[in-house]
Amino acid sequence: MRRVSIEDIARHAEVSHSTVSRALRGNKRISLTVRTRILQIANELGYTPNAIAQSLQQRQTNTIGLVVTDVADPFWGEVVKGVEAVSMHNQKALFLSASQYDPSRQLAVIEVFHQRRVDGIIVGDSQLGDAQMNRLARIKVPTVFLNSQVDHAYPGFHAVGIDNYAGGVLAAQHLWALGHRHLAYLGSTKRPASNQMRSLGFAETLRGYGLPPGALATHHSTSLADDLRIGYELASAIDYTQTTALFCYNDSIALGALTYCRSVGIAVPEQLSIVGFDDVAIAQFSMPALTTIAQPKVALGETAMQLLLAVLAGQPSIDTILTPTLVVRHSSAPAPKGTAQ
Amino acid sequence: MRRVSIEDIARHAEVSHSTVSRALRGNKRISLTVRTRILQIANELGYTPNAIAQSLQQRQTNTIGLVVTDVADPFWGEVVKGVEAVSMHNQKALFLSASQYDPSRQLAVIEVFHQRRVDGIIVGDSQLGDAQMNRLARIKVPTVFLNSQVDHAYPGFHAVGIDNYAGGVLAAQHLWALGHRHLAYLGSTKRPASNQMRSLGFAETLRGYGLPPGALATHHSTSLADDLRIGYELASAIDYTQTTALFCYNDSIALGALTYCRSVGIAVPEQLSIVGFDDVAIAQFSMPALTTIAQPKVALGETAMQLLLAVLAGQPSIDTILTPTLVVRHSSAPAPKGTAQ
DNA sequence: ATTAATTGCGCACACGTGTGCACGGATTGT
DNA sequence: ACAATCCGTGCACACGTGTGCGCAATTAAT
Repeated sequence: MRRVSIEDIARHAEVSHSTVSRALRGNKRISLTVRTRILQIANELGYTPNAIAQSLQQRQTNTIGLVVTDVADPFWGEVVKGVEAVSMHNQKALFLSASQYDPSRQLAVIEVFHQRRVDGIIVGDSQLGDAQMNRLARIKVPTVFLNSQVDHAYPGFHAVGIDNYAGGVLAAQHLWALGHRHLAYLGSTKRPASNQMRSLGFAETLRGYGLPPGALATHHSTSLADDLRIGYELASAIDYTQTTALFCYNDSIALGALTYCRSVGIAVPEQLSIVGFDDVAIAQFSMPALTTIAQPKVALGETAMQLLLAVLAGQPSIDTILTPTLVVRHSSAPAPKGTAQ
Repeated sequence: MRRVSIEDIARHAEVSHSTVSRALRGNKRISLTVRTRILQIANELGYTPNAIAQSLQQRQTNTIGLVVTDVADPFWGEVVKGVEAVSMHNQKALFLSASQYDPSRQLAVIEVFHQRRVDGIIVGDSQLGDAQMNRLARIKVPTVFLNSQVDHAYPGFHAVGIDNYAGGVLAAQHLWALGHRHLAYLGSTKRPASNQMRSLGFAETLRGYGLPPGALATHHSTSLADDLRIGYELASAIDYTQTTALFCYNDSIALGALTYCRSVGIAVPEQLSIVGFDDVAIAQFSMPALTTIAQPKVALGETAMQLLLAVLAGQPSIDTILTPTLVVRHSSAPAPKGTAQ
């Protein structure tokens, strides 16, 4: 079941394969008569250029590798969508792999990408340690880290992300302004870096306002389970005689917490305010609609891809940190009177 | 910035590149001493095999192309996850592209996959017409259609999907048994085939029970908007003085409808029952938790990939139709007394 | 001790494409 | 009319890898 090659076309047109190659590529040194004849024959034979052979010859594959933690995660789904759109628009094919939050698998995927000689790599939510970063640095493939915390000690690496700390600050400002004085953070160690920064921005801002240390509870689930479940379980461990507000690592965890509250009869937002993170599609359709810190998810993916393309084109390119925004909906409200002081 | 090749290794080891190739592949005709020396040098030089050159030589790329309508859709996100998992486990790299519900783009993507000489293709929710199917048939790449309606006039094509008609039947049985006698179907023409089958299974079953034609309203949105929004808008067009039950094309539309009901004070499930389709992750965490027709989403992706692998291995392989199941939660209940007759 | 078998390795080709260089023929300049 | 230019095409190589075949050297068999 051999495919038709330019050699086959050459035989039919009674020319050399060089001429066919030039004709197909529109080289002006080929006469018009010969060119049209070749194009016609190519069409009749159903010729499709072999990108593999071209890649080998050109030492460039026009291929990008994308590794994320979990494709089924609504956040990453949108990011992937943005990456894919820009990628396709620029005639780059996209390899996709999921690491399932396993750093060693993350690196393994990257090695496979390298074998396939991808022109560039985008790695989402990198959890690579020093040793792994060194290994990665050796292969010298342009790499963009997406929502990852990487020290820029390594030259040639680039980054796109959002300011997680600022997101935590936004949540703190919002809830403090509503009068909440006993709060909790619900996070997950599945993404250590961003979880840490959101938690930190939240905590430091509150402390700056004068909140006593004991009035902020932080819970970090170490489970790899579905975030909705994690939220449900973390929410069940909170002492609601004191706590009047929850800030959650992401919307899925917030929605899980919300579900727990409904099931045990805690009124949101009357008794308890909940703030999420990401602003996934469902956030605005939950009951009540979720107040959240919005990330420009699709734009995040698009930006990462555009940055990578710029690097590949040799253009000067700078890392980008996008800023999250507060979206106030109906899951947050002033603290109940009895508890605010 | 040339990469190290077996030729480079050969120079260092003072052997021919053939010997290096054989040594790396573990050919037993190479002496142990030479082999270990070569392996050591390969390691020192940081050699990584060039999969492009291998692909050209072997006329096989160990690559699969996957095209879906929308990666950010929670349903397809899970399907992609299943495909990717099996793919990676079998050392196949995965190309991903989204068609955004555009049939011509769907075909364009497939042509790109063909240029890259993928070993096989999985196309989700195919909307290819006859002409496009003919074009696809000409390139003779093993193809698995996932949740698509394809006539098997084309040999060499395979299919994996769920029985959408049976899903519609399940919904009808459930709602009829609860006493509902005025119902509505909320669908979307973004996926013509499956939408048609679900609607049909639902309608024919109800008619078989003796429901008068006028007691079932069917609404098909032609919008390309987010499904949550579609559900919200479709739900706002229903006459709730009669209708006591909604069957929705998928969970996102159902959740949109649910949000509408909450916003205008329609009690679910007391006044109105809602049944969705897919059983996406959020379905069990909505308020009330959604009664739905569950699809084995990840299994769907896994099955498709396994079928494709079987085809590639030349094994006898048969198309698979998985059966959806009814998951009863809290968005469906007996019809209110006043309306049931 | 001579032949046969085995072992270890290199030569050369193939996969499909792109391109520098040379070369023959046509065209133009003086 | 002869030389200089230009146009169209083919030759040959490169990209990196795998493998059939042959060849020399070593070992085993008679």
